[in-house]
Amino acid sequence: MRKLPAKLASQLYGAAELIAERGLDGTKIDDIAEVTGILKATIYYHLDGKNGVLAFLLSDLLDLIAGEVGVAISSAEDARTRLEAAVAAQLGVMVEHPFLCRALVGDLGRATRLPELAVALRTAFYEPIEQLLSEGVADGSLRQVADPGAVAMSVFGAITVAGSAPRSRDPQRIQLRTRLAARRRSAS
Amino acid sequence: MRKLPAKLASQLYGAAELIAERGLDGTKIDDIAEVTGILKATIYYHLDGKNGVLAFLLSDLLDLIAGEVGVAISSAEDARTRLEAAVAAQLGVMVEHPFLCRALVGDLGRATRLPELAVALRTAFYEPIEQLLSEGVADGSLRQVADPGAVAMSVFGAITVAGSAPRSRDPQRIQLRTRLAARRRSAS
DNA sequence: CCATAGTTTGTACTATGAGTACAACATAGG
DNA sequence: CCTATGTTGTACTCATAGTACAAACTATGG
Repeated sequence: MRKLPAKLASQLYGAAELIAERGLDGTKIDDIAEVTGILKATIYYHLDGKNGVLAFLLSDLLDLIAGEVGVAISSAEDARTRLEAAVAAQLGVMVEHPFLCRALVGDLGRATRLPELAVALRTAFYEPIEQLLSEGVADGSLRQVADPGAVAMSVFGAITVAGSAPRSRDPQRIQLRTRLAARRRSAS
Repeated sequence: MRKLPAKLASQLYGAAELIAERGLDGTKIDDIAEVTGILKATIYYHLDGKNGVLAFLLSDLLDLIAGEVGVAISSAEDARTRLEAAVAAQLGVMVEHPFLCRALVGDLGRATRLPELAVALRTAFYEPIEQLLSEGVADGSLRQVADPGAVAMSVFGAITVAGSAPRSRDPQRIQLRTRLAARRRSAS
């Protein structure tokens, strides 16, 4: 199931817009077959149904993000700067793949319920952020927060929801820069 | 469809956990009937199917949030302070209703595709934030941002995703305070 | 106390769409 | 040329969302 031939893979991307628009459940497997030009039987030969289609598309997206983030955080800058770079990388990939991004946000519950995607989400989003948060405390470039996990989730939410906005201007032309939120949480 | 009797309404809330856990599509209408103790036929008598159930539950949540936010933003403080209060109010309601919050986030795509919910989301989340953002520029308590809509979406994403985290500690005992993100976006 | 409108129940039904089965066909690599 | 692997088409099954409807129940105002 993992070694989907390149041709089919590229055809499958044709389903992203459909899924983004209608949600996975509003999208019939026959529609996917029709719009991608892949026969239903072929889809089922390679993938595990609709969930498999979603998992395939989003795995790819998340791998891409994980890669870009990996590059962004491996510079020699201080943690705060790298954190900004990581977020910019995440946002950048989302903006370049608006349909996949919207599919992810719109079916986030389902995505997190698919084990492969849950792991990929952690790798691409949560782990690097939490990592940098703690490095930032160590090198003094970021202040300590009470609940780094919650901060990482907030950042993830902010990026994905904002990144999935329908965009009027040409996405290629928008350069995004972020100044990072200081977000504190205290228990009483 | 709008005047659901109080007893049924309260029973229906019993379905929130199920929907939060499995997503609306992983939840059979017969399961909802069973767990709430309402007969399927009765559900269909009042509501428009599964979507109707979700719409009812989330409408209630969003109305509650809209109310709390309304209180929070009507003080005499400067816009920045009221913005913090508004976000705290949104987060507070989410934390008090973890299942509904998770249902919302997990089925966000579907929620935004239901017209009533799309409107309620705007009213409870986007509009007050955008409003305060612009008032903050006017009274000098907040700096201008290039795309207030995107900021509002980021805030929404951060709140809902963070608010829907499974929480180990007793939610009642967690006091949340936020210092607001300065988030800038520039077009090249 | 009755009539009536609105609500609830139970059951049996239809319709849709996900997923399966499978046989025939295609194609590439050894 | 033989065999693995992949592709096609078609014809199923099966689960479940939603509908139909008649009978029973309930509240309310006349």
